[in-house]
Amino acid sequence: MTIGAMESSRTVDSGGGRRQATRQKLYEAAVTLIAEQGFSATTVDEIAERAGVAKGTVYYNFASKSVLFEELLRHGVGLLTASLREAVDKTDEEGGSRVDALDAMMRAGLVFIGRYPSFTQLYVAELWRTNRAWQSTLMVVRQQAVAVVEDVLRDGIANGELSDEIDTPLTAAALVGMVLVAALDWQAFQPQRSLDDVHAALSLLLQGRVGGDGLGRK
Amino acid sequence: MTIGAMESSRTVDSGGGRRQATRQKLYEAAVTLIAEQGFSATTVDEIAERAGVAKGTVYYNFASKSVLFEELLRHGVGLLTASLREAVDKTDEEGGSRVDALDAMMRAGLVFIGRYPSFTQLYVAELWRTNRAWQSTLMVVRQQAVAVVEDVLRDGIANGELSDEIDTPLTAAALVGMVLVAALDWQAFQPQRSLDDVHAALSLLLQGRVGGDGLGRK
DNA sequence: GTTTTTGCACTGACTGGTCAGTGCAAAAAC
DNA sequence: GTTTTTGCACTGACCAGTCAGTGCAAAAAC
Repeated sequence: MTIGAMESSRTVDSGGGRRQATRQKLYEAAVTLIAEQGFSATTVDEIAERAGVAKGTVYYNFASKSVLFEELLRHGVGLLTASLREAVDKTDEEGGSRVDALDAMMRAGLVFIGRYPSFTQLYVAELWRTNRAWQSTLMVVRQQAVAVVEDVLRDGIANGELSDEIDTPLTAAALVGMVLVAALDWQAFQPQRSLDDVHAALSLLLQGRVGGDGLGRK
Repeated sequence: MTIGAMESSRTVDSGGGRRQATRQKLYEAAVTLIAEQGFSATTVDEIAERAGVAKGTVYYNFASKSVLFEELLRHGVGLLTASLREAVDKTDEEGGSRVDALDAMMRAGLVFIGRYPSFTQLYVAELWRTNRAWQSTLMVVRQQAVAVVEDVLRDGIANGELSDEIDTPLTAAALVGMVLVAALDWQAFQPQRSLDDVHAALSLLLQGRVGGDGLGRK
């Protein structure tokens, strides 16, 4: 469970030294604990203990428990969007279609969730809550991720590859949901399945080859 | 937000009088509060207050806060599965195809979520958590709902209407996720859209008419 | 038909424990 | 010598769950 092993996050860190390493340890400890138990049920003492750090250090590095959590969210979604965009770019280089790009994004999503299941869990659990301190952070962060999918859909409609009947924002949300829930279910209830199995099932749905007559395109 | 107006719960009540009415009030108070804030962040005092009842009454009616929550979950998922099954049955009466049945279930899902958004929120937020007291309750309850979808998929494959390439459990999970997330997103971020809009977008995806050439069946 | 008892539903003050956050001096790392 | 971390005692708010007691209607006893 390494929520961000990268040393180069645009805004956040800079001077990657001891401080940054401590923050990283705290992120990792917090993400699993909060995914398992929820934000309120997770104590700062627990987080500090799992990170192998004194409680005071938590407060030396973060203003409060919720700030720690908010930064964790931003951090994680940054990784996700980067990974989605990378998938799109790679498809573009290879001259793939827009459906190929969507397919590649689904796979990238699955890989991400496979790597950071706790983060995904926690994201889903908090996203649709209202009345919470970090509501606005989540809105921004959600929009970032969904926007990548919306862009690809819009491109596809523009170049005629996708039907102009498509409702971009709703379809994007549905696609994200499909991947998110299928992946979480895979992890939680059918962990013996391979990533390829899950990807194949989602691909089939995306490409409309669910009907038995094989009418859908390939 | 009437989570269950029935007077005949097998084990629980009998003599549906004052007691049952109180429980109902507590369900309704708890479901919204927990959806907004999460289980741990919601206090029993808050629930009691919103239900217009003394704290002691909560404990007179439920063994503990978690038991209240568990019964709430069972209650809600009961309503959902009933509604899904009803949609399937109605399709059967009208001699609809299996894809029609899936489509009808999606709509039923959307209607349910539109009626009980808080319940849905809370369900999604808790489903993939691990290490929680009500884990097993959730597993059972999830299986009930997903099973309805799986049944329809299996029927469709058996009668050749759906491709036998389909992976039943994974596809069922993906479909449920699609509806769940699209609906929650609709409620939370695009509430101005109509149920028909959302349903149309999901239908398009289900029937594989996303590609611009209209190859998919209708 | 009046008094007493019983059982149910509910009440709200109280308790024992928990937890976010603080303060600070000393040590370690840089 | 400055920054970061440690260890630990402390505080005050908050909260799940308890319990002695109330209100009331129907039954039992007289």
